[in-house]
Amino acid sequence: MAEVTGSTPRRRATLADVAAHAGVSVPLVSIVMRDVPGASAATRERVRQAAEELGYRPDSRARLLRRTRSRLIGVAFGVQHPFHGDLVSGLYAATDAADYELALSAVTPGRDERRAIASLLQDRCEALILLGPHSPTSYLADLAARMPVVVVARAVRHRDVDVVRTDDAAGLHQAVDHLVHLGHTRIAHIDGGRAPGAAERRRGYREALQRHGLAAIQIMSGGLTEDEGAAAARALLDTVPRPTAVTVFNDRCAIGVLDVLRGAGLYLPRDMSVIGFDDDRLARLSHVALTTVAQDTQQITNLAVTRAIARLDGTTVTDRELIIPPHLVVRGTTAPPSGS
Amino acid sequence: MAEVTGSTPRRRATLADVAAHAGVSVPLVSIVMRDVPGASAATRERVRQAAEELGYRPDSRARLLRRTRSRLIGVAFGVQHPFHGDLVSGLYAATDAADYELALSAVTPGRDERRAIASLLQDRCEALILLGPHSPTSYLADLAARMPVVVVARAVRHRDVDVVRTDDAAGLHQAVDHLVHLGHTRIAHIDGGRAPGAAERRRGYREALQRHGLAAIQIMSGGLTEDEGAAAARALLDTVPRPTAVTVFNDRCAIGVLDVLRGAGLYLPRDMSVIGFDDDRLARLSHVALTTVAQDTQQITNLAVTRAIARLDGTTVTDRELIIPPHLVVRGTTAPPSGS
DNA sequence: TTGAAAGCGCTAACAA
DNA sequence: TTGTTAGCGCTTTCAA
Repeated sequence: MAEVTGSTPRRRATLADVAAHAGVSVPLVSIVMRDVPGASAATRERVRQAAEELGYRPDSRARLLRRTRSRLIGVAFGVQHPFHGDLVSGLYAATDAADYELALSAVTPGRDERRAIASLLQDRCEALILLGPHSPTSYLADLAARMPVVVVARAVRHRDVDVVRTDDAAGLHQAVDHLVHLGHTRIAHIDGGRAPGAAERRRGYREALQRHGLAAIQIMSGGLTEDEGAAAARALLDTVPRPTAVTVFNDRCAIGVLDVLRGAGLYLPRDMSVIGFDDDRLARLSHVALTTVAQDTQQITNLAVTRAIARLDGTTVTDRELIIPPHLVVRGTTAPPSGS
Repeated sequence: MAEVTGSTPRRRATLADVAAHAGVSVPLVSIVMRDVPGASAATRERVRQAAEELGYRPDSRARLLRRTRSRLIGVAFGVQHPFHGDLVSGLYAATDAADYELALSAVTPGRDERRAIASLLQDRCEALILLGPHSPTSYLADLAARMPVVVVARAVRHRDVDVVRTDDAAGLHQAVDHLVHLGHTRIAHIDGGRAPGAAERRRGYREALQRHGLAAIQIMSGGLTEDEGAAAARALLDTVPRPTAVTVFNDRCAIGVLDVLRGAGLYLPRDMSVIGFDDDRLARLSHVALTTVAQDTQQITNLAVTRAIARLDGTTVTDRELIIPPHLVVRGTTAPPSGS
């Protein structure tokens, strides 16, 4: 806290400054600052003191330049996407524990994925963790040829690219099982088009219905946003016979669905059961209370980091794709159908 | 795209490699890669070619280490906060235009603001832009003594700390004006407690009512979340005489208000007008259509970056605090009172 | 345990 | 226009 501000020039203190101030050599200060063996307790104390007095802070650029290993993992994430926020939190925790650093690069409306990744490459990241990337597989494969690449929350079919993702199909199996158990037989699905995971969720829905011997498969075009959910819900209302339950691609979309259904005078969950996916902050709100499929973000982020590090260490891994089971969170938008 | 993978060792190509390959000196390659004057067109072409063939990428660490200026601006943001996402997008655009780079550091549940800032300092950022920071003014002042610090979306009273924020009071003036113009005379305000901006918004509400000669000032305890808004709305319904309009601290809180009012059988906006603040993604949804006060994120981010750079350039600035006027976005939750 | 010397990849200052 | 020399702040030899 106490930093020299008066006499000292505004320039940051360097190792050399600390060394001079403590009356030792530069490498010795380096040893102390890194907490590695090779200095006596007395020296350690003296150097610590000097560093404190000068307000010394290591220069990570220089450090990284000199070290062979950067111990830096690059993360590209969508700044608009609330779920990515949760993942980033988990990634920080996981890298901390493993003594690695994280470099963040955001994908924004004006900054595409390639730019985000390019900046990570310039920063000498040793491995890349990409959250729900949209880049073509060929591009990801090019990257993976040069360095470990772990894709999170998207399926990628390429032998060099590691994948950690939720078992989307299993999530829909759980959702449908829950509905069937409540007594529903006419269950629709509002899908996410070409969004990551949408195909798997669609498949899970279809399989689960078939498994229960339900023939009335009804997949409606939806999307990722509330407005797309609202549009899908309007179409749903016109369906004859009207389903008594619906699984929705994600929570945001489900919010739009809920709103239109309520606006149309339906009393929920009596008149219609709705299940989302993601366990968004929004889903948890008491007045929304959306039943949803929760992804295990902690597990996902831990495995993503572990996998990246394993690749860096040259550990041979057998399963390129790590598929994490989700779990159903039952709240207030599901109930037996009104007829039963 | 075409990278040498076979004969070349997996080590990244350096300037020296490119220089050797092109048959020129290292600094010349540096000149070409940086696109600065000092090389003939022919050489430029040859160097470019060599760099391409070797898949050369500049090492930003080394670059930053050597340069006196890092041209790096550090940003600390809350990864959970949707509004920060918008701001980060804007900051990228603004730094791009000014030929600076952004270093991102997230504040997460497990990583506090001090850690986030510490990592930015290690990265040799020249200036700091802090989004809605929670640190005490004393800490911000300590930082500001060492480098330019621009605080966004929070008021900080210290001569060394620059501030860019929305004119919260003006936002409420606009909201109240709109309601009065529609014919409302009983207007309540649901406040945000001690959240950043809440005091200013409360003040704006009070001033505006007084300006219109309306005596019935009614400030109700609310908060930042939907649930707190819902609670406040229940209290509002019990008020006698019941107001015909309400301004709410922010959009999230307003969403909770809307939900309770509708649930109580009120028909909106006929029975009650509601105005939020922030122009959240949620407010824009066609089925919510919340009339709200929008913050000018583009202006805010541009000014934050401009100000940081001005400080770095040593330009003398007169106004430490930049207060940006918001603007009212009229949507579907406001209408004349039902009696009129 | 300590210090001297070298060099990570790059850019800045200067000389040719 | 081009090359030479030096050095950013740090870590890594290696020798004392």
